[in-house]
Amino acid sequence: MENKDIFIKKLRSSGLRPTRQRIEICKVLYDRKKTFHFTINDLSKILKKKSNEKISLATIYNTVCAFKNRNYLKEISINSSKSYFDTNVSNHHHFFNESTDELIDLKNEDVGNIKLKKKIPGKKIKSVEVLVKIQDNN
Amino acid sequence: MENKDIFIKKLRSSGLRPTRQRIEICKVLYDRKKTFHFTINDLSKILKKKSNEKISLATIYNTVCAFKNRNYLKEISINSSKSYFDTNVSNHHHFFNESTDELIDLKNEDVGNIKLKKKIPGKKIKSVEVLVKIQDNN
DNA sequence: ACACTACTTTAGAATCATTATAAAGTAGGT
DNA sequence: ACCTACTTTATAATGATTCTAAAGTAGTGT
Repeated sequence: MENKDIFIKKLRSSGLRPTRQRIEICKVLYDRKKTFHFTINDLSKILKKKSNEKISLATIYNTVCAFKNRNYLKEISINSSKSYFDTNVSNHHHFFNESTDELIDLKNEDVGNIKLKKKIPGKKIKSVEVLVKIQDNN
Repeated sequence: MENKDIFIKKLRSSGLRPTRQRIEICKVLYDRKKTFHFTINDLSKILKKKSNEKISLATIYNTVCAFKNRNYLKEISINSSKSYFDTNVSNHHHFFNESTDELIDLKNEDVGNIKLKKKIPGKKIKSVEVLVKIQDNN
């Protein structure tokens, strides 16, 4: 597991102690080729299956929140019932498939440049996000 | 109250019986010049103050949900903790002020046209929404 | 290796928004 | 006035998330 060392560095570099649990979570999140979109519930289920460690829900919440704060994860709010997270923290947009509750990345180029013509004095822009909701043609 | 008749028509035309409670809610939502952004909690507080009727939370949820389904209200999800609603149901976008948890309308012209270059076969687009998060310059 | 301290994990309780339930009330047609 | 279907309501239930306080662990200094 050479990735493990990468995870340890990643954690350490941002002031998080590399604990067993955090490394297990890193493996699930970052030991993959493609972007991963998930809810806390998804992540919890995967950890139960793939990891020998029992990791409590509280730890999963704490860690995901820490990762979000360190910009290792991007949070996306689609509806009020739950939050989605994205391992792709680059600037990008999303499709949300309402038929399957699935999130799909949209590259920045896919959306084109967004030129905001309105500014609000005394405020700075933190993010500009486009969410395209789609449904099955039935 | 001539507006009351308008509310009654509005309700009736969409299959909702004009009850005392729904009319009180209509008054708060639509008896105003400007667009109104609110959470269920906001609405509940205003109703407690402005209306003589006691309206239960359940009714507020039911009615707001009915209005949303009839396209009398637009729902906006900013974060997982609660839903925002907008009496402006036209196609438009939003600023969300993270310093004050306040929602501000962005006209379509303010954002410019969004040209989606990616399509997903077999899916139809339900909505395209831009959310611009802002914060106070501190 | 040992001890110390601050950071972590954990189970479980607490909280908050939202939804469901089932009984009592009401609108609109007859 | 009467009926029936739709509404409201208080309350309980649910589900996501956060809090708590005790037990465990990492990293530092010895």
